[in-house]
Amino acid sequence: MATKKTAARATKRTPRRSVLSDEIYDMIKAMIFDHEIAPGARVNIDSLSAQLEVSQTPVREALARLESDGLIAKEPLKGYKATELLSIKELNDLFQFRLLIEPWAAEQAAKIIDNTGKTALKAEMQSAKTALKFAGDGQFQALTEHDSRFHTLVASISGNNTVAEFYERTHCHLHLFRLYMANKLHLIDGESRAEFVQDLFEQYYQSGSGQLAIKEHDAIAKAILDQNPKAAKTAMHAHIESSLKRFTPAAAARI
Amino acid sequence: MATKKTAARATKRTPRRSVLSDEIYDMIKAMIFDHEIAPGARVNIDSLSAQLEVSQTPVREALARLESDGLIAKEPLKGYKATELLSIKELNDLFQFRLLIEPWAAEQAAKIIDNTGKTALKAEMQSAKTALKFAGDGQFQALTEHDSRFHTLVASISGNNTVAEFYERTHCHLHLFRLYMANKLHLIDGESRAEFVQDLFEQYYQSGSGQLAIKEHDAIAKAILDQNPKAAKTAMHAHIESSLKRFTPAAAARI
DNA sequence: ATCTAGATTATCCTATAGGATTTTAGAGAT
DNA sequence: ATCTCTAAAATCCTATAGGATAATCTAGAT
Repeated sequence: MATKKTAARATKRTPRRSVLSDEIYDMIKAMIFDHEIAPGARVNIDSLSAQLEVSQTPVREALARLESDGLIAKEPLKGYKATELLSIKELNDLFQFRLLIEPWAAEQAAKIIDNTGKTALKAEMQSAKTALKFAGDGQFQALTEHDSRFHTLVASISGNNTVAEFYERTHCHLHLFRLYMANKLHLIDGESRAEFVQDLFEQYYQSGSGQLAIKEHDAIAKAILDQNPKAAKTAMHAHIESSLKRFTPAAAARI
Repeated sequence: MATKKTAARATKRTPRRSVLSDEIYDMIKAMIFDHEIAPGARVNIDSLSAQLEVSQTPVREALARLESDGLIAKEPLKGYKATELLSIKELNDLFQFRLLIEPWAAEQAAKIIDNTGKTALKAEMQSAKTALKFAGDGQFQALTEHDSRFHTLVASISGNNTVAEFYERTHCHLHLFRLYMANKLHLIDGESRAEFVQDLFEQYYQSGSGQLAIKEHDAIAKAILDQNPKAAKTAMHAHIESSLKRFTPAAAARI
């Protein structure tokens, strides 16, 4: 009897339900990610709480946190609204910031990586191959997620939690995805942009020359696994600069 | 009840300078800064809202934002609590992060500073002298505030808002002040630490060899005003490393 | 002494009312 | 027709009470 009870308690201890406001936070973030809440769109607390079928309190807390994250802007007595897409200057500033911390993180990771880290890094690179296949069918979200996880992983292997947390707070993959999607969505209205967007798409992720991003990741991962700090640093630097070049047209094309 | 809120808040004529939740955010942050909320202490929403004489709603929003800032930790279904003091590792990580971005910011500031920036920088350095006099009477908070403003100013002059914002989000001056205060407060209990803390105090701010921090600021400011990027970068680097050395004993002494 | 079961406490969430402010609509004057 | 001013509506913000659920404490049984 006693053993059964402890077992029951153990199963009960599993995270059956996290705090509601955290779930709402994730939901709203996902809505921004998916353009369900468009850039610059007003976010009404009442309708949002009705839509998510919760009261205002958790929505308010989530919005307060999203404001700290720079994903939602609050204008007192006027309401919340989703932040606009990144301007070219903001994109450059963001990537400059990444250039300051990520090459260092890659270098550091190469210096101190242990077996646990190596296993995790290998696994992540394996998942990239799967993601690439999905991208062939247009499901490039898996690739975005790999991209995000890869950079987060490198930052965490660096051993500096401050750096890792600040990298995550950039939400750079979210911003970049929004830029990409904003162009893609215009396919519906302006057919003339189709060609441009297709090029953009190819450039980012697709097979052919588009495997570039993954190849760059490979180079970084290899250098870290070889414990070659200098190579890791330069590879990361090159990757970020290359990525900036790929995304600049998307930011330039925004309306 | 010395800190009781003045009831002169919402007179009808004043155009309601800001939103209540923002005021509450600042108040709670100040309470953490002043050790009115001790490191690791639990923060009860009910009592806090009663103490500040507002409802729970603005307190909730403020706490959610403070959690994003890393000043308050939330344990689901257990409540909020102030974060602990920085450990030595956290201190090192934080300063490593600063080393990655601030020397770059100083270098950049020297490159692109204009007359507006020069005026602001000169004014800030002037205020440092005043602050130093107050420090002679033990009012070293003015110096901490100058320190914070100086670094924020350099970051903003760099022209990269992303870098500036992320620097501000470190809240490093707040963390450092808490470390310092934690040691100072132990004077009440352990008289044996008096000498140590006095040394610490001298080291940080006081006249004599303690003017070091301001002298270092002077060197940075001079290099930026002279538009000498390289000198600005190395001066900032040296200053941060020097600052880390000054604060390491405070982190090591924490209980 | 250890474990279980109930009682207490604390926290999270909901619900709702009302004041304050901005936005929108419309009437009248130039 | 355009502009200005007032009235109405929508929205945000605050305040407060109370229920649901989990954590914690206490007492009693083995």
